Amino acid sequence: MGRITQRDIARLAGVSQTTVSLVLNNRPGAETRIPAETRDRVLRVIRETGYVADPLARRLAAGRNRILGVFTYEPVFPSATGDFYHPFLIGIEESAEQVGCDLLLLTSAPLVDGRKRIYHQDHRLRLADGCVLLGRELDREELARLVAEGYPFVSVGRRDDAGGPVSYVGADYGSVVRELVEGARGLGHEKFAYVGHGAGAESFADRHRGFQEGTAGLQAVTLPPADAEDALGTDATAIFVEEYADGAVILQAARARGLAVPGDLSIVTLGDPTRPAPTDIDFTGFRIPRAEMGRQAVEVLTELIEGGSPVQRLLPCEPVKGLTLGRNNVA
Amino acid sequence: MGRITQRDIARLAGVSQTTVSLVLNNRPGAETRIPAETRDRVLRVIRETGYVADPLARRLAAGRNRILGVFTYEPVFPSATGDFYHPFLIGIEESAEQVGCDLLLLTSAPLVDGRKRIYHQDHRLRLADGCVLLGRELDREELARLVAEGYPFVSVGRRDDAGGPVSYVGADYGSVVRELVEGARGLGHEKFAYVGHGAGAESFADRHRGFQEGTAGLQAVTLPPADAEDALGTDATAIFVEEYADGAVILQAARARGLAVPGDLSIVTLGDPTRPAPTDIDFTGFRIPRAEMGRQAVEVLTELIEGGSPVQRLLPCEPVKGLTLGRNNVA
DNA sequence: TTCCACTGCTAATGCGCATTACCTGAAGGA
DNA sequence: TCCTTCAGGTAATGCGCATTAGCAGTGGAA
Repeated sequence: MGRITQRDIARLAGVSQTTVSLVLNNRPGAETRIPAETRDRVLRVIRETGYVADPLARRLAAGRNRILGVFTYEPVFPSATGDFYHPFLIGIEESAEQVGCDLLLLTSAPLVDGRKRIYHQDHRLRLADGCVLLGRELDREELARLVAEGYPFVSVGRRDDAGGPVSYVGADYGSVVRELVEGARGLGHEKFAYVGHGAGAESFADRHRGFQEGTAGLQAVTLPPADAEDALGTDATAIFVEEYADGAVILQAARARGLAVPGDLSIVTLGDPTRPAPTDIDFTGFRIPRAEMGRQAVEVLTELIEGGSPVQRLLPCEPVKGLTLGRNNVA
Repeated sequence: MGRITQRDIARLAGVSQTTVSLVLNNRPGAETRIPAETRDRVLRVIRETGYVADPLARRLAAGRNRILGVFTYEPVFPSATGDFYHPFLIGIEESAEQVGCDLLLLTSAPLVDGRKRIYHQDHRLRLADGCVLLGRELDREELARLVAEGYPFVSVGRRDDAGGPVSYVGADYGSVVRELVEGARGLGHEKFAYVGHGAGAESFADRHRGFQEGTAGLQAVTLPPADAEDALGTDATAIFVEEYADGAVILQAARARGLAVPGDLSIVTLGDPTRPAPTDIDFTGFRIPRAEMGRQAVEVLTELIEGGSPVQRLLPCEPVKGLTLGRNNVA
């Protein structure tokens, strides 16, 4: 039941293994060196036997794989955050198919202190030619090590440098948040609140920076997510919420206090739901171009593997009009 | 920036490549042959350099990989059917994580005549130790070839033999459909219609067989999906619909004709939606244990890889009470 | 005739690892 | 003293392929 090898083909066709390899790879320069007759003979045997080269041996000899790794710091399929990551994977799969690569989901990474780690005893990253990294927070040390080792990888989402430039395809949260703030100012709002971390992960920091730029010179407080409802205690007329789910919480609380949204209070959510949340609320906010980020990440990765230099891209987010931002009616 | 190899480790530790390999693999019998001192020296160098063995070379030499392939005949992520396949993947990922394997999504398979094919010029199946096959219809010839080559694979969904037994983890459609029919008979129904292919893919054939067994001796017509609405033209009082989406179509048409469901007509759907369809309708039918099928498929696959014999499992489907099956009120 | 170029191939090598066969030195036994 | 045994290693080999170097034969130019 042993597999068919090039040697078998060679024997059957009455040529050497080298010739079979040459015919298979059809190298320029070699094509003239093998007469049609020999080539046909070899090809016929290959067809008859149904031979296909072992991709493993191939890569071992040639150094490439056409396998792209996908590492996720948070679980992708199961779990609540699954729906959030799914669109990224759609884009990644689509793009991988186009460039003719297979995708290796690095699912075997064990949890260490509740988080997945790339580098662990017997890590498998090197199976792939390069890797797409997914997750809100990437481990800074691991990134630095990847950079230092010169392993080709692309982060989905902007990343700060880690001992060197990190390739990424991110979403331009800063711009869209600033635009949303400016839109609110245009509607007469002057007192703002930001609910969220505003720091830590780059994506949070970027949003917050956009918020601060937009509210420069105006009243603008920042509250941690845990204190979401306290935002109602401030005199802010427009609340910007990092997490969609927290937006729902605040909306609920506002209504419970008899506040009309957006009549008395405006609420803007900054991105798609990452936690299960009622999605029937038509929040003003924006959409993260998740599938497109996935697609481009794979593009960038393949260029990187071909020897390209680090690439950093920010994709625009599409604003969502929604129904929760209105004119400021407060005196 | 060349990768670190065992030879590098060997040089740094002042031993031979063989020794490094022995230390790494920690073979029984060899453990006594290498004194703790040497072993520690090697391990220290490994730790310092962050060396990890190239899994490809490893597999080439030893024959194992801890990579499980996932081949899908229909696109998994994008597209309409995406939601249908997702639960399978959840199970597969979960199980793969438990057994410490990575998943290789064979996305690079090109379309040939509108379908993906496993075997094509330069196929990648052999990258993985074994493979999970997903899709409603698997190509019989390809299956036969897989069987003939002795490649370990497991189909998600029952499959007929293909020149030999095919390992699968399927859903027991036959039983649950027959039970549903019997339930309908208990409610006084005597004239039945089946809307669907009823043949071709095993899953269709199994449902139809269950239907026929259940309706033995009674009036029971079968209509192709294209003629779904014609089912209303028959005098059937209970319509069994292969595809959830077609059930929605029939329900719509029935209501348009002034028929009450389930007052005048009962409709039973045979499984979860595989096409986009309004899912707010509470159809009577059953649930396919998709995640569990995925999980068990990986279990079976790993056993197969370890040298086990073909395994065939049918998992029970959970009946869904629903609101579209009622007592037969027709004279 | 000698040299060269060109055709049509093949032998040899190495990718990084696992494995097998062997080698060396020292201790123990007869 | 000679023979074994065993500990502690190493050299050699092969997995299936791509690639490089090279070889035999022929035809033409000098």
